[in-house]
Amino acid sequence: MIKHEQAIETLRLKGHRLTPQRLIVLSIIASSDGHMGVDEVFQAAKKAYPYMDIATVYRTLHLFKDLGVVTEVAIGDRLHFELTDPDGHHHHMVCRACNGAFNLSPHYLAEFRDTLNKEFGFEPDLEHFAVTGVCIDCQRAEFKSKEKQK
Amino acid sequence: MIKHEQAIETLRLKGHRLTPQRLIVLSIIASSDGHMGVDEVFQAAKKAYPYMDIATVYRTLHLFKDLGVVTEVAIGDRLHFELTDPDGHHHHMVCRACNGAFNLSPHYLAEFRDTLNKEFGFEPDLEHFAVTGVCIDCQRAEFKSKEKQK
DNA sequence: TTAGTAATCGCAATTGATTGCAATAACATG
DNA sequence: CATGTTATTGCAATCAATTGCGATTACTAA
Repeated sequence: MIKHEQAIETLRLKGHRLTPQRLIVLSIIASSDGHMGVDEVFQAAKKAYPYMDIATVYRTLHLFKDLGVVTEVAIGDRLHFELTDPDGHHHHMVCRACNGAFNLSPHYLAEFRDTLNKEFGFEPDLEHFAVTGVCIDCQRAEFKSKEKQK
Repeated sequence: MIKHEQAIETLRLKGHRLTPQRLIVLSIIASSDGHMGVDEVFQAAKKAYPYMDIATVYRTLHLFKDLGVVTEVAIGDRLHFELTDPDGHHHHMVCRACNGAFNLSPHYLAEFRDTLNKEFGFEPDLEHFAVTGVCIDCQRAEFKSKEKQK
C-alpha cells in the first residue's frame, strides 16, 4: 500500500495527471507479486474500465518505467512489467525452455560494469538486465530426453 | 570467399536447398564487413532479385543463424546480422545515444558465465550478447550539453 | 532425362508494439 | 464553481517481425 501511495505522489510531483486509467494500471501491477505480461495487464484493466485501450496500457507502463515505478523485463520476445524492487534492483535469469524467471542479485553484474567502465569508458544499461538461458531443471530434462533417443 | 563456400557446404550437408534467394542473402551478408539491418539486406537483395520477399529474408537469416553461419545482434529494438566471426564470437556494446556498435571480446563475459553456472546451475545464452549503454564520446557530449543549460 | 515429393517461396494476414491525431478530461487559475 | 489550457485518451494506422497456405521449384531416384 505504501508503494502505491508513493507512486501516486511521484506522478503528481512530476506534473503528470492522475487519470483513472493510470490508477487502474498501477493497482493491477501492485496487486500482482511477480511480473505481468502486457496483455495480462490489459485484460485485467478492461474488467475494471471497459474502454481501456491497449495503447494506453503501453503508454502508462512506459511512463511508470521512466518514473522508476515499474521495471521492464523482456521475457523471451515479450515485454513484462513489475513493481520496482524497493530493496535495490534485481535482475532476471529467464529460462528459454520453461519460461521461468529467477531473480539475480545486482552484485553479480557489478564487476562486469566496472570492467566495461575502466576498459572502454562504456556505461552499460544494467538496471533492468535479463539474461536468457536454460535453468538447471530444464538442462536435466533435456539431457534425459536425449538419452532416451539413443 | 572461403567462408562463403563453407556456408554453402553447410547448407547442403544439413539437407537444405540451395535456392537463389539464399545464395543472394548469403553473398550480401558476406560482402558487408559490419552487421546489417534486415531492411538493408532486403533492399540489396531486391536489386539482385526483384521478387525477393521480406519474409524470405527473415526466414533465410534465421536459418543461417541456426546453422551458425550468421550471428544475430539486437541493436536497439531492431535485428541486425553479420557473418559469424570465425576467430571465436565477439559481443557488442551498443550506444543508446549514437547507435554505434563496439566489439567486446568474449573474455569479458567468461567470468559472468562461470558464476551463473556455479551459483545457480544456470547456463546463459551469451553467444550473441549485446549490452546497450552510452559510449564515452556520447557521455562527454551529454555532459557538455548539461553544463550549457546551467 | 523425367517425373515425384517435399522444402521453399511469395503473398496476405496476423501479432506485439508504437504513433499521429482529433476528441476528451484533468488540473490550475480566477 | 466556471473556464481555459494542455496532457492524455481512444481509435485507427503503422511498423518490424512472424506465420499460414497454396503455388512453385530444388533435388532425388528411377
